[in-house]
This record gives sequence, C-alpha cells and structure tokens, in this order.
Amino acid sequence: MTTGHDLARALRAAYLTLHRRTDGCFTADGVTADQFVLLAALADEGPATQQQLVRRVASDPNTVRAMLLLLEGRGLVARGPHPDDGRARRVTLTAKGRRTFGRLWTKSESIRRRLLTALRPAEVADLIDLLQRVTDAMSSPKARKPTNHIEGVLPCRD
Amino acid sequence: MTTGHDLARALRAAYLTLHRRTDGCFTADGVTADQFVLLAALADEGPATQQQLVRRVASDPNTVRAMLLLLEGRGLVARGPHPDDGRARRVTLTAKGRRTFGRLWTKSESIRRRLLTALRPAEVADLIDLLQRVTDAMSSPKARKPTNHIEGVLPCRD
DNA sequence: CGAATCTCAGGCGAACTGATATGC
DNA sequence: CGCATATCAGTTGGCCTGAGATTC
Repeated sequence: MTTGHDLARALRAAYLTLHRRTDGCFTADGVTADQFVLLAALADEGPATQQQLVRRVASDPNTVRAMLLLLEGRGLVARGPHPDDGRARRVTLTAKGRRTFGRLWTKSESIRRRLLTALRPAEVADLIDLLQRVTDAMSSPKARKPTNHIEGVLPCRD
Repeated sequence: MTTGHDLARALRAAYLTLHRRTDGCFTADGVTADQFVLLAALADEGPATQQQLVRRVASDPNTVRAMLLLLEGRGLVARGPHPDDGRARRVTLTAKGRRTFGRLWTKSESIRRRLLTALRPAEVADLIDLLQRVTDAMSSPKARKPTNHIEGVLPCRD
C-alpha cells in the first residue's frame, strides 16, 4: 500500500512546519532555528570541536563553520584553541550566549508544549524511537569516495 | 523527562538525513530533492494551481514559483492559464516531466526500500499518524496578520 | 606518509520580506 | 470593496563543491 513516499512526505511536512514556527519564534532575536540548534548542542553537551558539533547537529563542517562565524560575530560563542589537538578548535558558549540561549529556550516553551500536548508521553517515546531508526536507516553505511566533507555524495545504492 | 526538545532533534535528524540522501540521489539529473517533491505532487495528484501546490508541498508561493521557474526552464512542467480562474495558473507535468519523474522515482527506489525495511508496516502507519499530529500541532491555529505569503511570522504564543 | 581538522573562495537553491498587478 | 492568486525585486542563511593549510 504505502511505498515509503507517504512517510517521506509526512516527515517533510512535520519538520518544515516545526522549523518554520521555530524560526518565527526567534526572528526578533536575530537567531535562526538552525543556530538555536547549535546553541542547544553546546548548552546541553558542553564545549566541543567543530567536528563534534557537525555530528551533534547532523550537518557538515562548512555549514557549521559559517554558522559559528555568525554566532561568534554576535558574541554568542567563542572559538578558542584546543588544548590537546592543534588542528581542532574548542567552541564554547560565552556568558552572553548562555543568557541568549536561556531566553530563547523560554520563548520556545510554547512550541515544545504543543508537541507534548499533541502526543501522549508513550507516543513521544515511540516517535523518537521510530525517527531514530529512520535516521539510522538513511545514514550511509557504505560511502564511496569519502571526502573531507560529510560523506560525499550519498549514493542511491544501498 | 523529555521536554519535546529531543523530539525536535530526532525529527530534524531524520528529515535532514533523508533529504541529503535524496538530494545526492538526484544530483546527476540536476534535480533537487525539493523539486522532486514538487514533481511528485503533480504526478500523484494531477495538475494544480500554484496555490494548491503550496499546500501540497507545505511551502510558500514565492518558493514554489521559483522552483517552478527552474523546472519550467528545463521543460519539466508547463504553466498554462487556468480555464476558470483568470488569476490562477494551471501547472502540469510535461511529457518530459513525466518521463524524468519516472526515472527519478525508480532511482530513489532504494531509499524508500530502506525506509520500509527499517520499520514494520504497522510502524510505518503509526509513524505517519504521529507525524501528522505533529504537523497539525505546529500548524498555526491563529495566525495574526495574515499576509499574502504563508501565514505570516509564526508566533510563539499558542 | 596518510588521515583528520579546519580554512577559504565560490556557487546554488530554498526561504523569506515587502510591494505590486490583476481577477474573483 | 475585500480577498485571493500570482508576480517581481531583493536579501539572507543553509548547504554544498573543491582546494588548500596545518597538525596528528
């Protein structure tokens, strides 16, 4: 019956509407939804190298760098040298970054509440698990031509 | 325990990995994942006005227009006058568009197969339902200042 | 040496704002 | 008239390619 295409569409619709609402929530603060995700990754899991951030937010090095430059320009993050690895940078939230994130977190409270009132707790857990499995299924098990970027062009072949 | 943030992250990761893989699948054909969604919307549900396409693919008029211009330039879609409404346009797939979509559909077979093998049929149905409810929950029930665009800036308040 | 981390230059499509023309 | 559909100009941020420097 279903070909998986319905699932892809449902996933797309859910993500885009969430993303749009989140963006709208932060426009007055000049922070995008994606930048908020980056701030949250730093706030939740602490300082990280850019490479680690790439993995935390499911992005790529160039994009993360560009976002960090923007956030750094606003004084929300700092990129210092890494103590143990001369190649890496250690990205941290500044005090201002922490304050801003706290404010944005509060501002987006209603969004999270919406999510949680639309679903029962058990359903939230189920949904997270199902999404996780989708993510795993789509993650490249065999990338050919590994580039310095994310995983190279993701092949159609499985 | 969960604040809804985990759910947002899982949703983001699932969508982005799917989107990336789909994009990579079509790069050789010069069609993006989002354009594919537009083609699919036309192939599945037939000709439509641009406004209808906006709803079908959960986007906004300006974005849809820009994508249609690209697709029209490649001869994949045609935008004719609407028979009943002088304001609207009737967007259709061209023969070439249908052929291209068929080819891309076949090419992306492995992606859909991955989705379906990662989940049991009942889980697919559940996931679609849960995502639908997330979408509904995030869709603006009360937009203030309706613009000609999508719904105006989506407010944080619920 | 290869591999990993990051930088830089450049490009592209998606998404948005705001204003406008036209037809219902 | 208000409202809906679509257009146009312009901007931004996200994401990517490809190359290169530096360090492990």
